Amino acid sequence: MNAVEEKNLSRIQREKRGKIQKAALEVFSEYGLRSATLDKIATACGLTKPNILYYYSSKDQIYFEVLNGLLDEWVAPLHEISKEGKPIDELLGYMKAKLKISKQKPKESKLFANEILHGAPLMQNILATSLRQTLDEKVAVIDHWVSEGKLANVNGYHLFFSIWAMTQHYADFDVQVKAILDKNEDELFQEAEEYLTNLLLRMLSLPSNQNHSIKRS
Amino acid sequence: MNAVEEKNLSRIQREKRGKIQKAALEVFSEYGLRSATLDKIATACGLTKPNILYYYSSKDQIYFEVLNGLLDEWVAPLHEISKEGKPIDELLGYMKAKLKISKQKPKESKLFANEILHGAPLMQNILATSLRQTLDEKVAVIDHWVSEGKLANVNGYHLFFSIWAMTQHYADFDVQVKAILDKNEDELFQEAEEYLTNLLLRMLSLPSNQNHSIKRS
DNA sequence: GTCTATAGTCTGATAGAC
DNA sequence: GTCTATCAGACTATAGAC
Repeated sequence: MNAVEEKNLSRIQREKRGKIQKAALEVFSEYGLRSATLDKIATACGLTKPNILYYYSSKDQIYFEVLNGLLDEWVAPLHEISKEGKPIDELLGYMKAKLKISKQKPKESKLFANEILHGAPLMQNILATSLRQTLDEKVAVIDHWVSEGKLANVNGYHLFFSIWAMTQHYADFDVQVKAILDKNEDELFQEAEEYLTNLLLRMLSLPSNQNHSIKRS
Repeated sequence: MNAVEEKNLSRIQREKRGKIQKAALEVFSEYGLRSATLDKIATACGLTKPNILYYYSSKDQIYFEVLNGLLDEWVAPLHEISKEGKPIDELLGYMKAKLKISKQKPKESKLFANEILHGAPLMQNILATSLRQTLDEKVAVIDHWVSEGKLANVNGYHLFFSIWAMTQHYADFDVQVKAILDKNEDELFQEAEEYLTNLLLRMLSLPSNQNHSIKRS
């Protein structure tokens, strides 16, 4: 459903669709596309199964719309990285934005993780075109910063991979994290932010004028 | 099935069970527990559905045994970290071992990722006891190294989380990585190893006797 | 031990009353 | 628009022949 079609819906239709999408996010993120059932979604939003299928033509379509509806929001922090800003501040800001999303939107994170883990049948195209293009641009910015001596020499692509991996880990694998560290969420994410800030600072700061005594393997 | 029961099986039984487990790993890692079907496993190992259920009492049991059978192997690299070794070498070795596993056993990695992503119904107990205990010990080693001034001050738990996240990312989210970087596997993992080696060196090396000009937020 | 046939269950989707 | 009832297909698991 595109923006124009969306506009032509009545108020009640938009409300119901919103309810369904919200419930669907809960259920899909917990169970995945296949193990999620229309019954579970129906219970979660207080509608009946046929009623859901009055608003959406199939289960797959609900899944597709939920995923698609979150995509822009998901990639948004990447666009915020500005060539004009201070390199390390920009990248620290990006990490913090991603970590905040992991804390506040763990379900969305799990939904994407599950999709990619199973081969991204619905998103592969977007990954290889839109996301890739955006990332290419941002890596070019990083390369530029490196060439100007404003940032330690670093592989931009792998830098983004590692920021994604480390920040999303706290949402996607929260069960494991919490099984090992029994802290409350606030403490946990506070620690994570301190750790990751320190890590990026050490990773990205120029060695200034001193020797770093870095051993090469 | 424990080790004693395993021994009492005939040769043909062990062979068939092995075949089934191998096929099950393929199917479960690709589809997850629920979307995997006995038919897919049957096709993958060239047996019939009832024949599989002659060797295993249920689909769930196959899944459980596959997961359980891989557990020891999965945690093994952690045990290799030795208090007696050189701190940075030990931790670099651990990262490299994990990265190698991501390259060579992506299916196993995805199987675990999927299990934890969906709440680790079969593993939560092990995570909170056995894995946690092992990790506590290794974090104590890291704290010891830090207190002796052999390692930069670092939160041991988050260090392990980040090593897991970054190394497993290349297996679990390979679709995304490959959509962005179209390199062959060897190049990709070579790059990843260089990047992660550099990252850990900067993260863990002592600043020696020079100022590091690290900004605190 | 292995197979064919099938029972029994779950679930996505539809028909049709209101 | 919404509901009850129900169909059709997929899937796990079992029965029983060989």
